[in-house]
Amino acid sequence: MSTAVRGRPKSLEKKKRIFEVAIDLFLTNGFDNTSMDQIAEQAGVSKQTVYSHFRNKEELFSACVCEKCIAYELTSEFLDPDQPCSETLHKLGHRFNQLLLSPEAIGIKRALCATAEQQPKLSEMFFEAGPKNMISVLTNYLETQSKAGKLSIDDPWTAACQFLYMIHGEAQMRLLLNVPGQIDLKKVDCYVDSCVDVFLRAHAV
Amino acid sequence: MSTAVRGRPKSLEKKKRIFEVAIDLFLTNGFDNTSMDQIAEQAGVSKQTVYSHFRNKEELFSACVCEKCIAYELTSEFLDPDQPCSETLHKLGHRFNQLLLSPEAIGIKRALCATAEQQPKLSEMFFEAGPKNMISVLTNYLETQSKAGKLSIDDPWTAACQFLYMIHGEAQMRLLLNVPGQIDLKKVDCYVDSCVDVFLRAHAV
DNA sequence: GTCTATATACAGATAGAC
DNA sequence: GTCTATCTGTATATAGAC
Repeated sequence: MSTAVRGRPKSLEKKKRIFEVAIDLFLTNGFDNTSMDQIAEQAGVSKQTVYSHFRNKEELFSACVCEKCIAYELTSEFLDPDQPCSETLHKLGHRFNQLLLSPEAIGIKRALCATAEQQPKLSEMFFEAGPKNMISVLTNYLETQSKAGKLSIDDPWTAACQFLYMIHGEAQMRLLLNVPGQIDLKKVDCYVDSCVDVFLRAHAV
Repeated sequence: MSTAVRGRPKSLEKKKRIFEVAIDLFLTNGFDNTSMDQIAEQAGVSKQTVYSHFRNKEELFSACVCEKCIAYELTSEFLDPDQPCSETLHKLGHRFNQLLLSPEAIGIKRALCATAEQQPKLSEMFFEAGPKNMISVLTNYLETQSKAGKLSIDDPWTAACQFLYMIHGEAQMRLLLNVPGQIDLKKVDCYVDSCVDVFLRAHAV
């Protein structure tokens, strides 16, 4: 069976442009407030070209969410078991907070909240790749540290959740809801520092 | 100036029915996935009757959000400064958690995330009445307890945020995103208990 | 005031020319 | 493969009969 394709090959460059524009629009305005016309126009192609690359709107949206799920993942490079806990948790906390407040993360959460009832599969995909994975990685780390006697933790999964959700804080909620008013980044950093302190005080050996 | 109204008075009973149906549909399916036709049909009135009571879709949605903001408020009856902190925080934590996981709270958050870019005023209204108010009330309580020497807290506002956002946990995120799978309520209750413990250990005098 | 019927706009998706 | 033009459905909102 030949995998060769008849006729003029599709322009990968155009597909990429469509994809990037779609991600931008979907994450900014959500699924319903983004039209295929709009995507085609901003990508500088016709609507039919969009449909030649993606079967329909759902599939295009799904591809965008997939793409951003990957970007949402946090490397576990921070979790060096030989470093002091406090240092590690500080680094992780700030990096995680940065991720949470990023326009991409806010956009994808908003979009998935809006399509939650209609397309739970997408939510699941994001949840597994993002939050669930993050919790899992941190749980393992905390378990190791606890067994090494560096932290006092009964239930590592619970502790991991507490640490990560505490960091969410009100800054992320303001951004999610788009509540008017500037976010003071210095204040947010202090908040994260304080979260790490609380966590360490609660689980000191 | 007479306030009398010419002709047949509008049916308040119908208005109420429209309102209730609208709240239900908006909170379940969001703004975009709810049509005025649908609302009229389920309320058992014609579309024109809906428009005679509410100028347009935005106004109806806005009225629904207002209504639910009031319902979202948490009474501060729990925060008795003379009770032991641990007991008070346990009660508050569980009550707050219950509120967070309620279909109404999930629905309103989803809806507001989806309309965040288009209607930030609504988000602000909700944020002030809900999260901000809640944080404020708890901040005052913690300040009082700290001054009374019952807790060791540097920054009551930060501590209040940490307590409340820690409770959000993964159960609320699963519900928000509609990730498939049952929520184990017993496990969630244990999680909340643990949050209170962590908070108390971190701020013990 | 409330209904049925309709004006108007725009969405997603497709047909056919090049 | 890509474009322009169009089909089809459905949304918000309104006009006019009763």
